[in-house]
Amino acid sequence: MNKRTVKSPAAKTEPRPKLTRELILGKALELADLEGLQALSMRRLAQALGVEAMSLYYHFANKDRLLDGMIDLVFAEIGLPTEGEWKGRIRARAVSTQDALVRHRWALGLMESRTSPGPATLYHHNAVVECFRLNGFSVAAAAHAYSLLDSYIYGFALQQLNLPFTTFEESGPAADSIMAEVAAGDFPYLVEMAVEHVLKPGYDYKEEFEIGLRLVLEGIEKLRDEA
Amino acid sequence: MNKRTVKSPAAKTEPRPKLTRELILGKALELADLEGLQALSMRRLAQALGVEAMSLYYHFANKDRLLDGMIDLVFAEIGLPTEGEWKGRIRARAVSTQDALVRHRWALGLMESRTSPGPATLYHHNAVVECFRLNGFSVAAAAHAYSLLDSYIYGFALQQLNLPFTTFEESGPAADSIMAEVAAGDFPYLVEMAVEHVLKPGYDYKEEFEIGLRLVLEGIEKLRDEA
DNA sequence: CTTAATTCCTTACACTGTAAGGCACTGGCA
DNA sequence: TGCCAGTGCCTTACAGTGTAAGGAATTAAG
Repeated sequence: MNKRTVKSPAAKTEPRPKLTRELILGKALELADLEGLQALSMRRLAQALGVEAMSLYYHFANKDRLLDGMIDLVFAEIGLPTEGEWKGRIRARAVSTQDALVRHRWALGLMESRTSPGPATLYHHNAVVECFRLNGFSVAAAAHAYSLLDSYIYGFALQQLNLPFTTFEESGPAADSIMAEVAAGDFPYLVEMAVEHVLKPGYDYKEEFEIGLRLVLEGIEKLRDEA
Repeated sequence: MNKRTVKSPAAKTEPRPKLTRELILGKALELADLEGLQALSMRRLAQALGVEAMSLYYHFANKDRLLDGMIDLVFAEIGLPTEGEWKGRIRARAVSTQDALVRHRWALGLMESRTSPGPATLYHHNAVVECFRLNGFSVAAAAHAYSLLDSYIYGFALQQLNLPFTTFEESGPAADSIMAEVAAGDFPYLVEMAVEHVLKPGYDYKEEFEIGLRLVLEGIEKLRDEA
């Protein structure tokens, strides 16, 4: 009945590795990265692990807890350099975070529904605040700085990931009427910007990110010195 | 058979208003505002409109198109003042956007999966870019300014909406072990900030938002004058 | 009156998360 | 050795999801 049950003691044909939280989370990340969040159903994930769906519920109370774990894994990937002056470290963390959010496109969408941060998440946030506090920021200034910095990072990722810039073939019935309006010159400034800037060959998100990041860091510095 | 079918010509007991795109979208906003996005199923929405689920599909090709329409409605709510100097107008738009995102908590989560902007969305973006372009911003500077500004706005909303600061009663099994770590002093800087800043009575999101917004606007101005 | 379009509904299907409970195996204790 | 509780995985079942296919009623036009 049970596929892996082997009555004879010597039969070790399928020594399937025991299911663990880490193993499940790893496959979950992989699946979400490859096929998107909507493809990550419990049955699908279980299948990818060679197991039945309900087996996952032994390791996670429900799907939300699994998603929580995935987010925590993402935070664990983000490194905070421990050497150098604070501005360089904070900048490096910002870039590292941005990278992680692009690597795992689904993560941003998840964050906006998770309410219980995991240990890696807390560790990460704590380390950033520590960096501020040990470099002349008051509690209030550190809070404002962190708020501004992460707002920029997440907001930038949000916009980058959602731009309809895959191709122009997603021409639903609504898209047609929109293209008509565009052609009619209803949005001249948008068109100008799209043509002369965003769509230009050589446009690079990383570069765009750095431009804003520089200004944010300057603002943060001002925040510290004003206080 | 049909509830609203009235054979006798004079019987006008239930003159149910004809279903329209606008009527459906309005109820959808209402339902999402009141009970959250996850409560917005096609059947539930139809029921709220006194109609069967499949009737909605005459007006919207699928649920995604309906969701598209909902965020376009949100953008339509955001006003861009047409008078005053550019900084004040941009600031007012930022606050107005922030308000809309808080009023419709579900909107941010939706944006991160929509790829086809509606007419109101395009009109809105076009107006903002126009404001930059008519006030001394080059195309590139306007693009950078807009990127920085909206990144901040959306990112701030993302963080504000997701903070686990409803209450402390959401004590799942994971939360317990976390509270233990917190009590053990594993995250001293986080605790410090929580106690001395965020949890202090009088902490106001609007105020926090304005602090970062000021710095962002200063950065944007610098962006213009550097070019 | 006939016909065609518009608008809504019925039924059905594949898929979702997960509650309830069962079966096989492991280790500890008698 | 026999027993027994715990561990890890599975089967079955259920209510809810989006929506394809097609039908029925109302309205408009010829």
